Amino acid sequence: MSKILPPVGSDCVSCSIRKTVLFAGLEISDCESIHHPIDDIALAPNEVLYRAGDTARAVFTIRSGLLKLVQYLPDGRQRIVRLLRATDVTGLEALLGQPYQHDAIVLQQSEICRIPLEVIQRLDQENHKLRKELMVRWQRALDEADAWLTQLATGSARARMARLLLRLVSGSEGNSCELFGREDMGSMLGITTETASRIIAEFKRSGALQEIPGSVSLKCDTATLNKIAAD
Amino acid sequence: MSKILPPVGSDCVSCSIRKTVLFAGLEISDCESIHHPIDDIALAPNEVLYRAGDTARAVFTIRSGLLKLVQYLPDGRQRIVRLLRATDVTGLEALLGQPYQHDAIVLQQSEICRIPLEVIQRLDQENHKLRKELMVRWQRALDEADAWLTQLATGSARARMARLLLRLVSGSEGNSCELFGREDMGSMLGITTETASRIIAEFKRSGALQEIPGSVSLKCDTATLNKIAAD
DNA sequence: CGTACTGTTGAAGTGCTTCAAGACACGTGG
DNA sequence: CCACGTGTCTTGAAGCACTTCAACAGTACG
Repeated sequence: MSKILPPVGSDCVSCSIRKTVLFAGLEISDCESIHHPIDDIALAPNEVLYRAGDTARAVFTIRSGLLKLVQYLPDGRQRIVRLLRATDVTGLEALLGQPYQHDAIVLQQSEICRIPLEVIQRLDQENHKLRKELMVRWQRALDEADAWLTQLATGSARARMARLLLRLVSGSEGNSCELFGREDMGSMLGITTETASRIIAEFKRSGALQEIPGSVSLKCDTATLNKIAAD
Repeated sequence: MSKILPPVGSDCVSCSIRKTVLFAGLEISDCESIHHPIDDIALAPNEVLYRAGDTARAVFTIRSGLLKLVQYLPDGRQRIVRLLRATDVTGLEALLGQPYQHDAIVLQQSEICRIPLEVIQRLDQENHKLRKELMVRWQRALDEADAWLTQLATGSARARMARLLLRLVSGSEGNSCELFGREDMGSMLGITTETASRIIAEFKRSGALQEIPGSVSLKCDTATLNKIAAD
């Protein structure tokens, strides 16, 4: 179940990542005028942040962890259209009165800020910096969506997988990354779980991926992966 | 070459589609305060509206016609990430000072409004309705991008092609649509031109597509296409 | 200790690509 | 006006990448 940490009210003042997230540009004084509760939510893998079709009453900022945004085809098959990581914002459709467009499901233990619609609307009126920040987030989501299509839906399965891995290690230290289920990898790349499994196994054998003893993470040989990604 | 129609200044007042485009919600009095020239551009197939990397000084509204947004892979292959049709807006990255993210190239004879950055910024300060309208356009582009991935990059080539055709006829009267080059179809669906050609040919033979005598358009049997799209 | 779930691997089938050739429309110059 | 180039669409045949179906290993959990 979704576990809500000790209610923090407007603890945004002491938020360690405030400068990099949606409220970048806001002054401490602005934060103090937040009276609605901003919940800090901790979610474990497979837990659901929101479902497609839910009425959207809040926008979310990812503080840490990893989530997937999932859409479904008429026949019920799923397709993962984006990943969310630290500093990403999701649920912006809330600002337009639309229901959420995806299922947002946790892949790796996550910490998420839930920002009620009222807070955004109020801050938006009082402070013009938030508006710019919102546009930036919207555009970032759009750029991500386009990159996802070009990089992860084009070329051979091996190349797409290599690009996915490079994407996962980028921004993480030591070129290591924690993989997720083969089925999820499959629906990110539009391939079957078996093919995903075979490719990962092959990468391990060839040394492009290496197990780290005593860790769930894998070390990525980015040079090799880059060659494969070029296809 | 890009042909600029007789300069119209702020003829937005008499624009026939004003209510459905970016300036929906603006009053005639608002339009009168537009002093920068809003060019009305006519472009023929294969002409370029803008290129990826160009400094973005304007946002565009499509009045009629059809354009493609293209991104390129490191190896030079192209991928079409979205189509633009009447009432769509593109080039929103201009508002953030980013260069354009795609090549925007005309597929079918088009008429396009070029709205200089300064006009948007000025109207945005004077009139709050524009802000909402901008957010709506941003979200619409995002929804389009996600749908493109789920529908046109998932499943068999036949199913994807059927979904593309259904997309093209939706909104056009009489279930007819004008096709474009096989190569473009290929880079929309992530398949080769030969496969695109074979599938179209097969659709014609099976009756799912039918030539209209004396026209370049084709009639689509939506019932059949829907079955194929379900795959 | 059995059940359930995920990952791995094999073997057979098929759908798409690749390479190659021919058909057709278009414009250009002799 | 026809011959000729160029570009796009079509079609065939061969090869290969991915899927499908199936079996089995490993781990988690009651």
